Formats: sequence, structure tokens, C-alpha cells
Amino acid sequence: MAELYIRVGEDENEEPMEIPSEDDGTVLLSTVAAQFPGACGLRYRSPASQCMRGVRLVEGILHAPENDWGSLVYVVNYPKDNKRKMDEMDAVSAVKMKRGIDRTSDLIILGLPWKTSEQDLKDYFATFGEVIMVQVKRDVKTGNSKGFGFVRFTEYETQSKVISQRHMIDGRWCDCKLPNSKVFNQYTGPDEPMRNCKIFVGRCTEDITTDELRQFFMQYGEVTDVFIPKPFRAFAFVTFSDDQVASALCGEDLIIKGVSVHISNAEPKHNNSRQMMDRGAGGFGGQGYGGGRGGLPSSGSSGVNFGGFSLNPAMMAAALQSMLANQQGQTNVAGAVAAGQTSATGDQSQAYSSSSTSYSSPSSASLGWAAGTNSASGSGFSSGFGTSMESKSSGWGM
DNA sequence: GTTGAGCGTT
Repeated sequence: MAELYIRVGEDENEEPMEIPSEDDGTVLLSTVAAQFPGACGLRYRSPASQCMRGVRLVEGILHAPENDWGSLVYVVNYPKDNKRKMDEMDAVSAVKMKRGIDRTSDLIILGLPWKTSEQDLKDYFATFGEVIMVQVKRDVKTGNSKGFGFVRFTEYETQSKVISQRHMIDGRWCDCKLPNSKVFNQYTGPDEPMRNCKIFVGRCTEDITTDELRQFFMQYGEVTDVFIPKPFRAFAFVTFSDDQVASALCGEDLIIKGVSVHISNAEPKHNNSRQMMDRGAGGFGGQGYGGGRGGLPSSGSSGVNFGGFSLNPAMMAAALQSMLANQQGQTNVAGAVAAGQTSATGDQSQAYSSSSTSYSSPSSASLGWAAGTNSASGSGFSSGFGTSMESKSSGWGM
């Protein structure tokens, strides 16, 4: 099938954007997410039933209904509750504003080709939004590029989008991130709860690529970074923009390309200075996270074990944080995780499409439990916990 | 074979 474009919008009435399909007529979720950061699937209104229908999603690939996308307008799905009601939205952004969370900052661009100039950078990044600064860092003596640089945008939205994807610049894949010097403010500033957005993916095989990991984990939330050490070491790191997504996944065994990988919390990278600034140990006691490597104290690795149900600290964190978040009317993604992995409850996963068929592992304790957390939300359980969470220590500037 | 690169002469 030749390349064609399908029409996608944030909702049915808004003007849609055309998004390219692949040669085989499928559409990559990553292509959708490039235009709609955080997207986890598509739905559309069926001309036959007049109901909304989910588009099949398997391993990051969206399949046309009846093998033909037609001229329907497809609507982007976001992880559960990502889409808030307008007033809540305003309240949340007001708070963020006050805390200075969505002010733009310089972004570091890593992996630049030696030849890339400031003008090249400007030309490239201007396609995302208005650029107010670019720099290529050079050796003072030789004037040669050091292979990294900085960029700053006017709009925070532009910055978010740029951070959420990789960039092909002059023939090399580059990453854009918040520079280390800014990480403190963003994630662990005073009064910010600890945010461990990164997961450790153990038991990876060598044939799993960064792109495949990105595609796979996208179904749970917006992925901002994927790291596979070279040479091969059988593990990887995946970073989400939302720490709740990361927390909710910890302890899971997931099937990627037929390989059972194990998800656990990423330990803080050993690194110099900054971001280690400790601010007292509340919560779970700083560093250790209890169990040490490998064996989370829960119930055996693929843990379908409701009977001897024990919580590992990451699960605990997910619970508390999600209660907290709900209380504040913020995102809660535990449901999205459940939907992605639960095969029994077909219709609830409609919005997340039918990925359950190929991805599902036996539903596990933490999943059932995470869903439970959802329904328990809003019970006035949290204020005591809430404040103690706020003062958790942070060695996690990763 | 289960814990990661590189970070800014202002």
C-alpha cells in the first residue's frame, strides 16, 4: 500500500492534522505521538454504530479498521485522566505557573554531529516553535564543536514536545533534555515530591532496540528517554514524563518481543554534585529502597499472589502518590497500566486499544491493586501521608 | 551477563 495520510485530531470537532502511514498501511503510535505528545492510542466514531471505537494497537503499531483508514477523523487517546476538564486544567496550570514549573529553560542537545552549526540548529528547531537561543559548545582553542549544544524556546509547549522525542540532526540521532543544572529545580525543588520517572528494565535481549522500547512503553505514558548501554549488558532504562507511570510499572514482568523483561525502580546514577542535595529523610528513607537489587520483596517474580500480598516500597509509593494526585485533581495513570495489561476487562481498555492481546502477561498483584487504588481515590485518607510524602528525601536526580 | 556518557569559560 502506498503512503497515505490519516486525519487525526484532539477531538472530533477540532480541525484534524494529517499524519503519514507506513508502507504497509499501518500507522506508528510514535508518529501520532510526534504530533500529539503523550498520545497512547486512537479512536474513531464508527459510521455503522455511531459509537466510538478503539483502533487496534499492537506493539506500537496502529492498524486500520477493516484495513482501510478511509477519510474518518481519528481522535487521540491519552493515558487515563491526562485529559482534564477545563477548569481543573486551569487550576493545575495556575499552580504550576506559581511554582515556576512550566517556565522554559535551556535544553541541552547531546550527540550533535561535529559539523552542526548554530544556524543548522536554529533551522531545525524552528520547525517546532519559536527559538530564542541556540548554542554549539566549542573547544576554545580549536573552535571545534564538542558535540553538544543548547536551545531555548519561547513556549513551554514547544519545549515539552522537543524533550519528548529524539531528533535527527544532520544525520545523527540527538537527545534533548533538561540540563543537569536545571534538574534540581524541575524535579526536586523545595516542596516538590520526589519524582522517580525512570524504570530499570532487566533481562533485555540484545535484539530489543531503543525504538522498540520507546514504542512499547509509550502505551503507558509519555516516554522522554530510553537508554540501552553499549556494549550489550541485558538491561535498559526508560524514563517517563510522569513518575506515577514509572511507579505503577515497577515490579511487573512485561513481554516485549516475546521476551519477559523485569521492571524495577532505577537506582540513582552515581554522579557528582548537585541534585544529590539531601533534604532530610522522610518517606522511605532515602537511598536504599529496602530490598537491594533484583529481588523485590513482593511475591516472586511474576507474582500473581493476592494471598501473601505484600507491598514493595515502589508499589507503596505509587499508592500514596496516586492518592495524593487524585486529591489534587492530577493525573492518575495506574488505570492506564491496568488497561494495557489486563485481558479480562475488554471494554475498559477500549480507549487504549487492543494491545492487551499481545502484551498481556498474567495480571498480577500490583495491577489489580493499582486499579483498586483508583477506585479508592478521593477517600479522605491522605492528608497525613501527603505531607510526609512532600518531605521525602531525594537522591534521585537522574 | 539485572543499574546509565557526554552538561554550559557568559
